[in-house]
Amino acid sequence: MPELPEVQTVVDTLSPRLLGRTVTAVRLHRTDIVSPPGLDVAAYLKERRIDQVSRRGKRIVFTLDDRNRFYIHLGMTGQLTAEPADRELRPHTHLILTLDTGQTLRFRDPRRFGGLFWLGRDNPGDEDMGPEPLDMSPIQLAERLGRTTRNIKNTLMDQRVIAGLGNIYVDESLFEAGIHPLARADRLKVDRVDRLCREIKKVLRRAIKARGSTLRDYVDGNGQLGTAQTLHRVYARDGIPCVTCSTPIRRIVLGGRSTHFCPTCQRR
DNA sequence: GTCCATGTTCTTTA
DNA sequence: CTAAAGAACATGGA
Repeated sequence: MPELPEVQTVVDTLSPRLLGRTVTAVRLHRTDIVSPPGLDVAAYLKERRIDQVSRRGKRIVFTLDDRNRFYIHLGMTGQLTAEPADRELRPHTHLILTLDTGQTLRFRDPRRFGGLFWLGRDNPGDEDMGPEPLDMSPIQLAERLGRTTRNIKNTLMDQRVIAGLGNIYVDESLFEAGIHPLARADRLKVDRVDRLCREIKKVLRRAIKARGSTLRDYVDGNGQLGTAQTLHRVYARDGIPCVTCSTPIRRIVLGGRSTHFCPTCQRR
């Protein structure tokens, strides 16, 4: 589920519980969530202090006191939560870190599209990722979009172009900007790119304020549900009248993903 | 049984 | 090389 707003909310809720805490025990119930395969995470994490928890795109990046770093990706159904050690384990909990506070950090992910990815000390590990949408300038966005003839929907989904957007917030941003999902990325006029850049930020900020969208699985670091799904204007609303013009929202498939838009407000 | 799902990556085809 | 389409990964809900 998780896109930038959900991942940011997880980081914000976990940070106060994790920063400065030491990992006292590691339980890895499924080794296939770890990359590179076979890495002895317990050996690397035990007795290490967590110095930083941050977000890059959809990644939750941890920095340890020995300067080693790794990230958790939530995939489609991942949850990363802080819970008391004595709380019962839910099914599909693959990794449990016990902290010196008596709390545990738990990663569960039924579909296992997510996982733990080791970065090591030196390489930033994000050289093939696009800029952070909340920081990018319209010029930066225009430059990136100008390099591809693909449609704007699939281009914005590409993490190498911009890091952090996914299916929900691409559809919502395109609606707010009045851009048809099939418009060619490199043929958007300057004023349309400016508008798109602003609307992406607006959509993301609003969603962060609402603590992310819970469609099914998403919870924040405290296990709480998000409310941003109530703000959606097109996502998963096919057949429902558009909030601005009452035309039924349409659903098409692009790049194998459901794409929702208003045929009246988003003209080709 | 069917279809669909907030993600990523690889393969095939053009 | 580019891009589009499809499949794959694994699980569960409607």
